[in-house]
Amino acid sequence: MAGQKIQRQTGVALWRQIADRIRTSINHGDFDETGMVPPETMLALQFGVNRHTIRSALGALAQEGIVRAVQGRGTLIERKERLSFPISKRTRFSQGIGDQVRETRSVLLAASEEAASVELARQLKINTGTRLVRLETLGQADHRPVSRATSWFPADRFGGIADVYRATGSITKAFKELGVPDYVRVVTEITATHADEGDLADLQLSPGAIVLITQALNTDLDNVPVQYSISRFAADRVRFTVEN
Amino acid sequence: MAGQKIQRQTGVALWRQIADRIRTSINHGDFDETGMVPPETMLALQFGVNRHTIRSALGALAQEGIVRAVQGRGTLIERKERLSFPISKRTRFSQGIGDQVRETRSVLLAASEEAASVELARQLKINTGTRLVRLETLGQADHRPVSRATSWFPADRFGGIADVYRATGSITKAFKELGVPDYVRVVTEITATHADEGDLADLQLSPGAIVLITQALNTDLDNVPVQYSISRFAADRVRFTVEN
DNA sequence: TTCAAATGTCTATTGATATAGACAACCATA
DNA sequence: TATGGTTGTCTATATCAATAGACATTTGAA
Repeated sequence: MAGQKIQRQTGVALWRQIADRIRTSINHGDFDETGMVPPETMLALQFGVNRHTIRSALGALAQEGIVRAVQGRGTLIERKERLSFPISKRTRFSQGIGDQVRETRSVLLAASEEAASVELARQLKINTGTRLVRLETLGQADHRPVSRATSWFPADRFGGIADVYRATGSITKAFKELGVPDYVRVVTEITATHADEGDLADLQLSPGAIVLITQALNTDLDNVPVQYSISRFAADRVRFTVEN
Repeated sequence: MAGQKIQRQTGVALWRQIADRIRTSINHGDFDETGMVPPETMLALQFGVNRHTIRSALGALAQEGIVRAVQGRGTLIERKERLSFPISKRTRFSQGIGDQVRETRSVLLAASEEAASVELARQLKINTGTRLVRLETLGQADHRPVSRATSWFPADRFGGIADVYRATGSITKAFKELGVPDYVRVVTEITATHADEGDLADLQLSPGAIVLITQALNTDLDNVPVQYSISRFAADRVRFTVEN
């Protein structure tokens, strides 16, 4: 937590900037020796702000479940994590991070059918208006939400994928049941933005948080597009790893 | 710019949230038909805030050079960009985006020599304490800063790389002069965080902005690490594309 | 038990943020 | 030239964010 200065009068409250910086430091392992955040008075000195401002920042982190203040002792670090997601031909949600957490789960939030927009048709290399199955899913690791995704599948081949997915909790298994033994990721686009309302709710984020967004296309082994998906990850919980 | 609600009392001022959303909409091409942002009164209605708050947001975007308000006519869109960076074995700064801008340039900000830390030694597969050349560079596209990077090179092989880089303005050319005809990217890690003070200065960002961070390792054709670098990109100006 | 160190709570004050309303200035066009 | 639509400016008010200081409460260790 080096001496970078806090920015004033920029539309982002000092307590929020400081909360973000402390969260980053925690994830970086800066306080691993003690397992505690430095005392409020010391933080106030370091950041050059009033102790009350520090308390607002720590209060926000406590709300997130990252720290817990104990009167008389100090502020303990409760949780700290940043999962590493490998991005490769074989990118799947659960497999990549399986060795980093005890339990991964994928929940189906909603399923519907719709006609392909111009953009979706371009991505999936089909005609505009083709029927698509649309799935909204939530990825969890050890019961903490990590990502929310919207996926589209051509309805003619994968009309029943919602039910199969609901039963298996896995895209990979659902594909297998529907006659796609294997699939590969062709291209992944990565951007970042601030969390929107849906992110705040589904990913249990605090406003101002960052989400990493991936837009990915999967094809079967004959190079026929089978899935296009847009996923939003809580940026303070994940890291992407691109292996070439 | 769909009807996502603005978050109140979250430490992020409404005008900043709205500015970020409008900037995103502009980059997304939502206003390409008219080349103008909707009238202030309409935006105020859409976002459910006072017109003055909208004016603060547009003022911030005007400061960034993204829009320009003209009394009596409206608010014109001046600039709009999100460069696409391909990430692959052959990732290089200038080549990937060469067809998207008129001019790319890379500037050497600082050069120094230092001993390898434990982490750097692990990445570059050398012994801790080995001498390294450290370069701080700034990547520009059409005279606008896009990324800032810190790179480390083993000093025994690349002791003079700073001078060569200063002369050629290209890592690729510098490597060639120093006996590395070609190199490949082995692994890239991608994270996102809020801009720090250095980002604000070097990348001309406004506080609260997002930076995408890549940590990458390049090796020569014999799989010997030649360069480890940490780059920070202005998130609203770039998009990463991973081709598999 | 005593004390130092840490968090918890309270009051007061200042500046930034946001709302509300009114009107001026300017532009394009009918 | 008149008008509707737009940005520019001003005043006033309420709430949030940040500072300042004082003191209470709890904990762990001397």
